[in-house]
Amino acid sequence: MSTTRIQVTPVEADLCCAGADCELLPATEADVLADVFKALADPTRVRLLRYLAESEAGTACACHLPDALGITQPTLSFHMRKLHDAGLVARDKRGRWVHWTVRPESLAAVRAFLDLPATSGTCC
Amino acid sequence: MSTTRIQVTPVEADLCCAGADCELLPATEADVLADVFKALADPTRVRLLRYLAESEAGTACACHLPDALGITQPTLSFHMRKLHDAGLVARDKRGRWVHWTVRPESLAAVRAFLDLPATSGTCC
DNA sequence: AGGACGCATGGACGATTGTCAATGTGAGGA
DNA sequence: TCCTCACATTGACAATCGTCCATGCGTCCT
Repeated sequence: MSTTRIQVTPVEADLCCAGADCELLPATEADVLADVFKALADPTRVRLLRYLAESEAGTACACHLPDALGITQPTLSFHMRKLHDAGLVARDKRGRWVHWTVRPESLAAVRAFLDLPATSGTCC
Repeated sequence: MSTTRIQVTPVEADLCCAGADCELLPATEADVLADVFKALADPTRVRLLRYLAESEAGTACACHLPDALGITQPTLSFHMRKLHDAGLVARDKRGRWVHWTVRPESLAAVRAFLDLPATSGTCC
């Protein structure tokens, strides 16, 4: 905090930093990306998302998933809520059951982030 | 746990599941993916990775990053260790300083995962 | 040799997470 | 109407995480 400066002080400009005065990603943007990654940062949710994506039209009900995943129904509900809050899936209540649909467009931001410039030098 | 069955019981085969008997991602594979996502599930680490990726040749020393990010040096060390443990960056000690390099190939698995089939139906 | 510097580690502490049992809610069927 | 079923929510608890201060370990310079 306080006087966040990115450049190294001219005094004592040692040979430590050979071209690393890039701009930092804004904190708000980093928060958004991290939130999506947080939603994916659990094996159960990874499997859930994959399961939905592999179902027909990316949609499936979750009735027998607790059994298959070895978790209880409240835990499944907890994970689906996480995915839903992150915008990764859409909820669609049909009668007594809930059907879930993957929202591929929600992954656009993180996918763009993972296409890191790396060795292309778009900054300095 | 115990008798993990994926198909719905033939008895009581209601109309709830319209084509969702897909195979689940193996737990070990899900763990690997989740570990990488865990490493990315923090705004500070997102910014760090982006910073490195945007530096020349994807390499930079981290000398003035604590200042720029508003964190202390031990905290930076903590985050770099997380990224390193996940295989996302390589450590390169040059004299007194440490230079970090993004390992783009380490993102291949997660990028492949994010290219979800969704609405292409490669399963059922 | 001795000090200064960059980085890693250990301990501590509050905040968050993942899990379950118990309970609430709302729609369908007898 | 009442019961059953699918799902959500609450409360509790252990585990993990992010952060800091203090300290340890190499490396460089004088």
